[in-house]
Amino acid sequence: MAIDHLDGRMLVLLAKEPRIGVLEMSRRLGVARGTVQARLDRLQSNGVIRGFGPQVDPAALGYPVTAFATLQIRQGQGADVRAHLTTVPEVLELHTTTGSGDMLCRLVARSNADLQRVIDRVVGFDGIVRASTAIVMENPVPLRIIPLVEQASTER
Amino acid sequence: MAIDHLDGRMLVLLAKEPRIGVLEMSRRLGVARGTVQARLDRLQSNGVIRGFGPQVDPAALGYPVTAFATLQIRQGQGADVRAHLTTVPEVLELHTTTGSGDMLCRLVARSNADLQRVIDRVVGFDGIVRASTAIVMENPVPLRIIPLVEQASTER
DNA sequence: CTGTCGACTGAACAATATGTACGGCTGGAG
DNA sequence: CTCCAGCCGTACATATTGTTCAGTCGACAG
Repeated sequence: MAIDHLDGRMLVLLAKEPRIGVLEMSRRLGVARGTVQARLDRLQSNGVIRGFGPQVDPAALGYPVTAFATLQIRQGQGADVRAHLTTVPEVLELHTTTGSGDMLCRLVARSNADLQRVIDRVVGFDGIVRASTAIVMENPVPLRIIPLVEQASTER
Repeated sequence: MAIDHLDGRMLVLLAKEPRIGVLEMSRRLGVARGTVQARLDRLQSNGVIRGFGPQVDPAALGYPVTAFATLQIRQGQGADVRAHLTTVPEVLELHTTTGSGDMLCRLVARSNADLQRVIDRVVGFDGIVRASTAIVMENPVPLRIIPLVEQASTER
């Protein structure tokens, strides 16, 4: 669960050049191949590395509009709402947050007009009392983890 | 920019078993290796596949608390605020949204108490007028893209 | 001080995957 | 009808992987 400096360097290297192999990585880091292999296995079984899935850009798929919707849920309908939202492909992410039955979800749509359709589908469900939506204009900091990794592997 | 059914199957397969090789993938999909290779190259230069970076779990790194903060920015201070937030490792993501100078950011922290420190650091900056924070309790739908990929590759 | 333990190294091996190239086939566009 | 992009099957040299092993090192308990 705690990661050291070598772990950190491995993660940074993997983030920069994901298609790199274990052998090449060991050369860059100046350690033996077995070490890198063992560390990688450990990081994965630790859960620190959840996987290496492809990072797909919704915009390139034809969904250039992103929005965040805050949903107010009727008491006791949480489970149903979750099940409902899971079936909507445009719902990329869903969180339950503090506050009275609130959820926050990330949506994508083909256009601003299409966003209306998506929102209608999202809120067209009985347990949802109210929804307020904020459309994303810019994304100055795309989802990142490296700065955190560096902090976690250095401050030790 | 448009992806067909084979592209979709490749992405699904990659998401399920990311460490799979081009050869094994071609076997599973029943197509020639060269085809898979060419398609993968195309998807990457298209920008559909942004990369294969490791998906690191902040919780496993010692940051189990996630929160979303809505920031109200003073007119004209947007750029400064962005630069400021970029320097905070616990800020994993930042969006500017519709509304008067609003930003939405995703934060992580070591604990609820630590979240206070993070928020102080985030809002301890001149251009930020007000901040409201929602702590994430559950994450019923973790960031996903496969359903969207399937929709995009089928509806054609 | 000494023994044990976990982690790292360097090496080796067979098995497998990669990069790259070729000719041939086919369906759709012009 | 012809051209062409895209796919297939094949081939080859090279590189990487999975796996194992013995040896070294530092931390730590007795």
